Amino acid sequence: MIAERAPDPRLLLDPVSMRLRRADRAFFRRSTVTVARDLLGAWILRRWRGRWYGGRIVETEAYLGPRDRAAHSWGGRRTARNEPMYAEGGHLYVFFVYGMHYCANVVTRREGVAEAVLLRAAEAPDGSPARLLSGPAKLCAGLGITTASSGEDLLEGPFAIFRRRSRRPRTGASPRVGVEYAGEAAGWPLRFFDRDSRSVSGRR
DNA sequence: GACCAGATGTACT
DNA sequence: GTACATCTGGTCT
Repeated sequence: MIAERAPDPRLLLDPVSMRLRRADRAFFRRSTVTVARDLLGAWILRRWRGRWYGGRIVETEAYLGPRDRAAHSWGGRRTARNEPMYAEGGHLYVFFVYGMHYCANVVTRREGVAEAVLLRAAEAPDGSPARLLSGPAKLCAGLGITTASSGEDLLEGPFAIFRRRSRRPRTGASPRVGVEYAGEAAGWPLRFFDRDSRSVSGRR
């Protein structure tokens, strides 16, 4: 059993004064590529002991289900680990990798369709180091996300996506990171990032 | 930029 | 039982 972990106190913020609104179900039920692009500029937040912690998302990757060899649901794979991918859009899917890291995904589309968006990087609130959340495992470490939270509903639980009315950031796209084994799918341009952020991981 | 150790859950034989 | 993974930080060139 994996224990809960506290978020980094430097990520404390106030979504009310920032005029952030929690994303609704319809936001997550759209196409996975659309959700992946629209998550740029949105906020991944966690409520912990009555306060909110989080960062502004600046890098994502889309994973397109059974037809996508890089996806955990490739070929219709369905196991205890990836079961949350089959939930309705708006749930959290967290997995453990390389013996020491966690990665968080936002599930998209409708129940039974196993597609998701990997949260690769976020910008911490003003005053925090630019690279505090600049990678999928660092984002999870900063927010205290572990597999204990896999399957949480982002509309009701302690984790949430918040948005602000603002124009979408200047967006770049590239092949996904770390999926060289995925054949043709390895070259698909499904990684999206905010071109003006210093918190994006790796190359542009 | 290239290479690599680290540490263990998970999928599959 | 075995192979490998949606990664990170450090070293060396």
